[in-house]
Amino acid sequence: MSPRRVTLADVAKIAGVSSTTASLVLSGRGRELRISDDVAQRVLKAADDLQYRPNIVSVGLRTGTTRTIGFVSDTVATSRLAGDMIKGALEAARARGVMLFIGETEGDPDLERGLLQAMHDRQVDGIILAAMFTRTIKVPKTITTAPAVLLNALPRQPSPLPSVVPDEVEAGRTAARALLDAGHRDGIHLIGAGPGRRDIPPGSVAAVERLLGIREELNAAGVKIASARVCRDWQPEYGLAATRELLETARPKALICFNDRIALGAYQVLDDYGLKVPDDVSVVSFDDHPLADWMRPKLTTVALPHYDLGRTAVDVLFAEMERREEETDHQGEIHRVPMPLRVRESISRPASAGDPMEAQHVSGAGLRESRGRDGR
Amino acid sequence: MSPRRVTLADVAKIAGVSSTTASLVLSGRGRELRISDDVAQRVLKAADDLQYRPNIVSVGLRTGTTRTIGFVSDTVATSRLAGDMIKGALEAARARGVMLFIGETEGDPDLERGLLQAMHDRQVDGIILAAMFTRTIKVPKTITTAPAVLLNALPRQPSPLPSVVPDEVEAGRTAARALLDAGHRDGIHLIGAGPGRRDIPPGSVAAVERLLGIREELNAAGVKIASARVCRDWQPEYGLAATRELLETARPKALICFNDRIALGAYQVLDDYGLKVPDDVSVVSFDDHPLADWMRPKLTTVALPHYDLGRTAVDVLFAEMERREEETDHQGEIHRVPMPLRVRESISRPASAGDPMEAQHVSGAGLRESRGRDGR
DNA sequence: TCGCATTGCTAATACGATTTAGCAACCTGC
DNA sequence: GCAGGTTGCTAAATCGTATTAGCAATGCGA
Repeated sequence: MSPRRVTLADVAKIAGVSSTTASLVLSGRGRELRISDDVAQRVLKAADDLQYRPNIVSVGLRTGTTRTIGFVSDTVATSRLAGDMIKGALEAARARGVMLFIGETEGDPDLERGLLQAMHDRQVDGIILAAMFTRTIKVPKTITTAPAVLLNALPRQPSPLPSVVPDEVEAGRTAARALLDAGHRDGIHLIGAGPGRRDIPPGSVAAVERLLGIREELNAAGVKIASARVCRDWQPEYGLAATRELLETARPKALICFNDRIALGAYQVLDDYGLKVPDDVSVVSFDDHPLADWMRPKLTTVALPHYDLGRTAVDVLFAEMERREEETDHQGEIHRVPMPLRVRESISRPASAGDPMEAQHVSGAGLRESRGRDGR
Repeated sequence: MSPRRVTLADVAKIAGVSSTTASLVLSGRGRELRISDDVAQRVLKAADDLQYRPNIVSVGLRTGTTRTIGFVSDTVATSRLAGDMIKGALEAARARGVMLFIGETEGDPDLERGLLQAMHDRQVDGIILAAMFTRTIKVPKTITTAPAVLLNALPRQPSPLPSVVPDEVEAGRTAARALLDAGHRDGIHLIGAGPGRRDIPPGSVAAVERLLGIREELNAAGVKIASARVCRDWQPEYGLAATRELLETARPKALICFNDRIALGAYQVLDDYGLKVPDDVSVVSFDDHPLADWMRPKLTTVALPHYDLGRTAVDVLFAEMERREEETDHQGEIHRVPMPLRVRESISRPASAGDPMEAQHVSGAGLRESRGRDGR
């Protein structure tokens, strides 16, 4: 490191006082320790003239507080959405004068252990253990060394660590309500999970909770799920296959797709069958992937609140650091972050509703398929 | 921080030696400073039994080396591609026992200054200054305090800092060659930039270089660019508009789209005009956005090497740290990282090539458009 | 005048590690 | 026996800061 930094000793020398006095003034304890205003002014001026900035490493060694947080995630190379979670955490951290270490486990427990150790060796003030896709995780034993928060994850076993997760149950309700509000009362099909509570891709927290919310909301309205299909992975090709299978037996009026990529696949098959979105079939989905805005018609979807998740995690971690010495045997609180509905163009009144709607939907083109020579 | 960490003093006490001796043994200098094997073994055993790990903050204060790197980016909330850059950097850093601080400037110079200061206050060993979209940047004066590297960016003014960027010129050549190799000799149109050197979106480094490579390769093959259109922003709607404008005056045989989102827009318009990809019009693009694999037919594209960019930046930063005391007036080296061609399904021989091709392309459907009531 | 309280600062210590100078004991050669 | 060299460790200093105990000077009241 060069050139040499200005130190507290430099400031003290210029101000003509001891390092102790300079430290007391600059840490705001001058008055408390009865340093005169004259001396205080001299110190403040010297520090300003020299552009003195404390060495955080030194402060950290002395105080045990480094103004850093560790952010350990299963992966950082994922969609734009997940980047928003890091962004939210970064901005909340910056607002509190704290920096973020970042590490990626790729789901490997050994890697996770190593990262946690590396962060503890650097005396992080706290740790955020994040999952880019909402899931349950095994809380590592070593994480209790410092305050910690689970982000987008729930603990598999009872744990004192607080969790911050999207409110997926309410999101399920929101998606169902969007269709109900448009007048849909039948012909509502699920693509991705359901109809039963256990008809979900293995280990998918989001599936369980979205399905729960959907079922509750439709049930409360006295509306039945016409059918549902599980997609074992929520990628476009699975949505496409499930929707094709559906269309072989039924003509849906509305689809609730369990995420936007599944909805993309559904759009493709609906077009194959000459069905128009949203005139013939309304579609609502989840996540608000950037894709949703590129599809035609643009997709109405319940957005994952990644940015707010990240921010909330930092806030909860700070609350945890402030209460650290109390109630270490309690069960960690779960903070649920709301998921807003992003209204676009993929929902209209049911085609059999009767009243012609002029403004409720805009006829548009979805993402186009080029028809090949074989007629597909 | 609780419970109390094991310290070197604890190890020394158990081993029955001074802290100095324990330190010399554990840092590998025991033999050099003539510590006996017997004593060394006692120290090593005690350290192992106690699971001693050095406090990096303490080591950092003494040595000026914290085993941390600062990664300052204009944004982290962007596509999956850019996450791969962080991922690459993380993995290279981990391989060297180094951790990454991350910070986001959002293009704000004040924010950037604050982040650099925060990282210097924490005594980072070096800094990577990254741009998520390749561009030229103004190198902040304060960054020279520690070793630094520009990632995915070039300095606006002469600077001693090395740069790591994708090899966009060669990528342009690769894209052009992909069409030439498929037999295309005419009817090649550019969507996004060109035809002249200066026909580019303002400030776009990638445009300049891709265009340069395309022009070189086509020129070397004696092939003319049939036409070109600038898109001021490389989003789907701009690709759509430019391609539609093209189709009002010409029937292209091949398109070089300057990125995948533009290609998505082009696909949509080609379908509107009843043109098949790749039977009627081959398409090649850049970036390898995940979208490329979802489009139908799947898009052949020259991939941004984000992962390798990130790794290379860490490698170059380490080289820079090792040579730090020499040649500080030199011009920073530019490291160009190759961009691989991802061959998929969007290129075939020109329709007028004569020989029927059976296996060169698979007829498939692109991302479909749902036609609305108004006939669009 | 003396004892006590207050004021305004400073020296010393601590944090946990690394680095350097130095010392006691031993050995070898003259 | 003595001088010089080697061995094998240790005490002290250092890094830069925060914290605590304490001291000299002053003022006030009995």
